[in-house]
Amino acid sequence: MSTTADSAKLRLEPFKVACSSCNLRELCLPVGLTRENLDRLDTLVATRRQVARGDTLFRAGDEFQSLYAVRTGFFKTCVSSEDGRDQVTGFQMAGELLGLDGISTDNHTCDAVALEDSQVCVIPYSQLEGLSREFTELQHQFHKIMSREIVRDHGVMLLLGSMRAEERLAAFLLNLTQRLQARGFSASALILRMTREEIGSYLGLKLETVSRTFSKFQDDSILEVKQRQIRILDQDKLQSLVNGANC
Amino acid sequence: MSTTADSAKLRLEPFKVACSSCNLRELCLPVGLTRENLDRLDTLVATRRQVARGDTLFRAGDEFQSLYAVRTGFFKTCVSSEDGRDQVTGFQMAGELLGLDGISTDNHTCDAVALEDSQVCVIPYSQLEGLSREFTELQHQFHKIMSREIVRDHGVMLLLGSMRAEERLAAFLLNLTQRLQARGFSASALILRMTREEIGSYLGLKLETVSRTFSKFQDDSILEVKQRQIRILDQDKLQSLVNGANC
DNA sequence: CGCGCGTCTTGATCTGGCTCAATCGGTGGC
DNA sequence: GCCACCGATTGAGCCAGATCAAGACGCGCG
Repeated sequence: MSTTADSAKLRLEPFKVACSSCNLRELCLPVGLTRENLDRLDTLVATRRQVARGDTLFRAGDEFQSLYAVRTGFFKTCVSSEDGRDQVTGFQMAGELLGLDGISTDNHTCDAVALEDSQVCVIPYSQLEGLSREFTELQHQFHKIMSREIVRDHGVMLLLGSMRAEERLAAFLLNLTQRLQARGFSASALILRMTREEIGSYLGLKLETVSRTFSKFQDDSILEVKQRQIRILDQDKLQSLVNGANC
Repeated sequence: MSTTADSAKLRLEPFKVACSSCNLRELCLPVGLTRENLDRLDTLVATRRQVARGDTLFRAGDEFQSLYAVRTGFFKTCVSSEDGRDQVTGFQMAGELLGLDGISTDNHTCDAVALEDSQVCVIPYSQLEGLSREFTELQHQFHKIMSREIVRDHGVMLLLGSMRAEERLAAFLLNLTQRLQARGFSASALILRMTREEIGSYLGLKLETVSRTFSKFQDDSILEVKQRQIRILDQDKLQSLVNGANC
């Protein structure tokens, strides 16, 4: 069995990538768990799934069964209304959870699309509920993650409801670099995994406006922009843009 | 003890307003609970709190200890950035939960303000965690409520990111009337509890734009607007506005 | 290596919603 | 009953960002 083509393709690797030995455990669901409880979590998070760039992890309408923790790669989530309009609601990187929207109605309400070749850990939701009834820390951490998503969404509403284009892009870049930094990457250099149009959708702007704003930041020596490679030259100025300076 | 001025003023009334006899139990936290478990929930939700119009239930920064279920009245929640900008993130009516944002950091991240004299049930969070470890239905319902809030927020992002002023106001009115209808009120007549400015903040518009859009809807015979009294004359047209018609 | 396509940039023009400003109207206090 | 004040309405002009359009760049593929 263990030598079939199937199991090789799925890369189950249950030992190598257990939560207890995952380098993301300080960012992901296992935060705050004791060694012993970590081992129990390992029994729950048994399978991984590869998602190629451009493929969807789940779609709006799909039956909800599992949450997904990003192990490697990068995702976007987007909702769309009956008419074609759609809105990117977030970008997810390693250690972040996907699928929380599905709990409310037992169906997913948004699409999750990989923006680069990615791997996710599959967390069967009913088992997570069961386990979180058994130990408080897991329950509490899970609640915190859901609450954090609500708080994040409120921040996006503030951005969409009251900021100008430059402020929005500045806030977006600072948020990205903070999250990348927490994962051990540089705070000043990053490679965007999404198009200008996807950034625009997330920020409530058109792609031309995103592009123009990047160019303006470059003219103002705030950024160095080479297509999707971004270098932040003046972090303070970005920060002061977010706090309504220079209006 | 039971005859002191204090206890009278606080209106604890533990028997009269228990979850098990509350007419909101089909909308609120107790959804799906058995009779027996309802009784256990009653022991948890022991106190109520009056909040006068204009007063805050909690403020950003306040220590988080409890969730609140609106029993009667109407609230708004708003976040604000370091610079004065602020954003209304939601309006809450009977049966809806306030305070979920506080779980993430053990401090509230938004203000909750009563828009009319209101009464809330206090739900001590640590006790709720404890009880939801004991019975699945409560745990599941609580998770659903958090997830529903995330889904709602995504809808607001879609609205803020891609709709025009008329579409935003139409979506807002339809959402309000749907929720009022679920509570037994008319689907076509409502009294707004919030100012034009608060509506504008929620919808990412200025109060003048909100006012003009109300006037336009009245000219188009979609609404009858008398200050805060609204009568919906053409629900279909409102709905078709939300689905990008007439563009 | 050259071609084609998807993505990004930049320019010119237009416009929906913002800003500033005046007035109206309802409500609560005296 | 009158006045003061807060909220709502309406008008005029303006501007940030959208729209429309033309190229430029870079990458994968034959």
